[in-house]
Amino acid sequence: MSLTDGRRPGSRGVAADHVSLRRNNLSVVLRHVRDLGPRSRARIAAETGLNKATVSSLVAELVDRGLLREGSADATRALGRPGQLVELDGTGICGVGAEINVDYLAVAALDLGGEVVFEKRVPKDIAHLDPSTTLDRLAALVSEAVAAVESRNGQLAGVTLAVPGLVQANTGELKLAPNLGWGELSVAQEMRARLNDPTYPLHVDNEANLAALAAYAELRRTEQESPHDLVLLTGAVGVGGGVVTGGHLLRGGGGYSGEVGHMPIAPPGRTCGCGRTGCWETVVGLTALLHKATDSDDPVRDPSLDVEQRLAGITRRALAGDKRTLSALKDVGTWLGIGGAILVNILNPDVLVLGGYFAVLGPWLKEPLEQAIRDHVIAPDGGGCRVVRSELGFAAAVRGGAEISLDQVFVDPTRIGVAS
Amino acid sequence: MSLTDGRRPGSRGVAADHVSLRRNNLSVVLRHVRDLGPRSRARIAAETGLNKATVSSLVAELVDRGLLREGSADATRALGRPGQLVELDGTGICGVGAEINVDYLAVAALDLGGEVVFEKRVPKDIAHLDPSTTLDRLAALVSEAVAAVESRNGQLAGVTLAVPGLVQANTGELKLAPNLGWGELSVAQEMRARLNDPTYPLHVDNEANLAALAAYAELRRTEQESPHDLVLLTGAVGVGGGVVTGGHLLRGGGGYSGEVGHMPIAPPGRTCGCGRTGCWETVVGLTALLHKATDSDDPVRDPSLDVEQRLAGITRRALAGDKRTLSALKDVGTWLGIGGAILVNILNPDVLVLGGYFAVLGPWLKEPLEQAIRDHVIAPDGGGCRVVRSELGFAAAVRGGAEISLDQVFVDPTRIGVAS
DNA sequence: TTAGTTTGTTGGTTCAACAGACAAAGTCGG
DNA sequence: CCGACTTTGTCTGTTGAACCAACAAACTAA
Repeated sequence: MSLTDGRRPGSRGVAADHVSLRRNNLSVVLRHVRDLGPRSRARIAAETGLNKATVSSLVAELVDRGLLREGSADATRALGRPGQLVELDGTGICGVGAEINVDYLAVAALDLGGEVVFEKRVPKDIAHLDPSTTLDRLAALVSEAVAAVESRNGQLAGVTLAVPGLVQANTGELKLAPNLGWGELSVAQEMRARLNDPTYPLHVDNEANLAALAAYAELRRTEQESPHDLVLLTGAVGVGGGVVTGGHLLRGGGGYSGEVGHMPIAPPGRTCGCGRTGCWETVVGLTALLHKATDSDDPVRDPSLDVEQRLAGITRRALAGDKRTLSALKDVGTWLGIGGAILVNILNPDVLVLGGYFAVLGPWLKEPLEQAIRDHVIAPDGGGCRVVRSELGFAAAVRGGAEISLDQVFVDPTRIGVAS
Repeated sequence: MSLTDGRRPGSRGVAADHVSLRRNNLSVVLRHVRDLGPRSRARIAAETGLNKATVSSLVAELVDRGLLREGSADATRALGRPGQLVELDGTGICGVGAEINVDYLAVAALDLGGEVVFEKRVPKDIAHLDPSTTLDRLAALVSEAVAAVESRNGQLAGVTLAVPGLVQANTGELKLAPNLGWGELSVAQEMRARLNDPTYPLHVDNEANLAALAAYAELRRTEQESPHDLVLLTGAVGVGGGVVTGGHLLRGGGGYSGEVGHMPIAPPGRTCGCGRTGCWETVVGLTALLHKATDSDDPVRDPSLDVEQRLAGITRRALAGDKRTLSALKDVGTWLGIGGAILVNILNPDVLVLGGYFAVLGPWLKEPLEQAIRDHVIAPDGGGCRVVRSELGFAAAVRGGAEISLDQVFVDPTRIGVAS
């Protein structure tokens, strides 16, 4: 029970005063209720190690700020005076996530409890559109979401944009997005201009990173024990990876981590979007699957149609037992497992989450994938790594963007103003 | 400037009280002096944001505990009253690291300032010795180091053992060490018994993890800006990897991270120590190099001789321009780069450190390695990743073991008793 | 009805950081 | 050499947040 527990010995840490002490404990109580559900003040005190009186004071402040609310009396306990349940009051505060991808734009707004307040996806062939027009459209979508939040009298915690490319999250600058055909571009600056210098925080991050965060948040909600380490693989035209360790995104020194799609492990064959050959995504990307499973005039290859509809076509054929489709899926699944085994050997995650089209076609990919992991991971039983399909599908990155904005509120609840 | 800055939004965090507040600030001041060198109280206050009076109080307590000492007057400043320099008082507290490897046992003791107090390495063909005898020998070595620390009236912060295999750091249990030929074994328990249930903390960790930590500590000392993310590759009979992010070891869910030696990326050829083919270490491990560069009766292949002497033989031949040796080195360097590129694509480290035999033969490996990274990493200029040779050679893991024990003191200075 | 149990609040205490005043110890200009 | 100025480090009192103990409230069980 100490501030320094869990502190990284290498990082120098930050001087603390009474204000930060209070902030820390507000955060502890708020996240305790988020993760473990409604409970009485006395129980929070017992579970966190804080004093009963302190918890009462902290809860009062969090209620004032609109982050917690008093619920019904606790009916479960038998003996003694029943406690007043305290629960998350999510409705007032919202986070917004938006996404640019190869064949669609999307936006979502979540409230503090993770409920979807607004969601929209627009199929669009972005690779054949210029960046400026695309950003105009995206800004319009974001404005819609912000308006939806404001119409509910919600406070906006922040907006985060997901881009499938090399992004420096701290500056919001895009370095390279091969599958969009975009080069260096200050996405954050461009979007701020289009949104008239908004007062809320606006951030930009890698699409797979945000999808990984969304998967992590989902598991935190649905399972009692949240995983320590998680890897997400998101399959689209390109293949992205996101790594969460101890609830924290692994970003790397320059912010360019998780570029698993370009691991040089495939035999030289088709040229990758980045111009190289041998990249992993040339054998597991959506394009690779389509080339293996279909002819060039097949409508499921048409990028102007919605991905989900195109994938539904593949699913139909697989369900019908089409030999060529099944063989292509098995092939992709095995390659997915070889790259997956590399990741598991390096990172030893508790969970490997399949996102994007990998999730949609998971029923056929999972078995060869798991076999390859068992075969190629040195740790017995794949190091205990579970493979799961993401429930969020192509909405993962926008959810993650909303989630990361909301996370700031949980880290520092004093960001949200007191109702005077 | 807050306790919550740098906190991971996912991890629930820990309730804080006055004691932990104090502990946090003691740690901040101590690490500030360690990382930035001797300085006056007023300067510490200005740089950390703490109040002058608070810093005086914190420094007084740290001096009482024998962690800091008052130095000479600050001669550099021109105007005003000169400050009294406060500096790290490392001499009293020591950490011990010990290592089992395929062809040697080693031990080292460092004081708080990172100075080597005791160091010893014993060449030994461990793979042909049974675990029990090996642990007996290691315990004897550790006892020597502990005795050396005690003879200097030093306090022992802890002992950490390095093992080249799958180790669960929290329990100290070894799951598998293919290159030693060891299976499941509670190394921590076995060693505690052999050391008569010592009162100091005894931990066990993966050899490459500790080597990575040592490299990180070394860079923190020698460079003004310590790297955020670091990957170390240690070449011996096997190949290990260690990852440090933000001063923190990446351990993975089960503690089995960094097993880069078994990434399935090589063409099927020689069988790996783990029984598979296609493992990376079958093309970059020491054995692979020796097979490429030498005949089977060559004395540099004799595992009963000291590795460093055997490597000196290779170095001589390379310096003399021996074609076969140079070609083997180039080959290994290129394969090293292909695996390195995978790691850089996934993790985007600021620094890639070559340890073990990779460091010794670095002059010949570095160029093809860097070329392969430039070729295969998607981020421009390899994501800004520098490749450096470790200065610590085969002593890296023992240094890291000592270092990790000492780190606990920096995280919580109240562990070290007050001189009443 | 009474004893026992648990909850949440209240008033007072403790502890650590902070703020401002101040003596100490130096520089600089005349 | 002296006074003005600057900086350091300590001292005194204040503030704020967590803690502790006592207690009323609300309920169960016998």
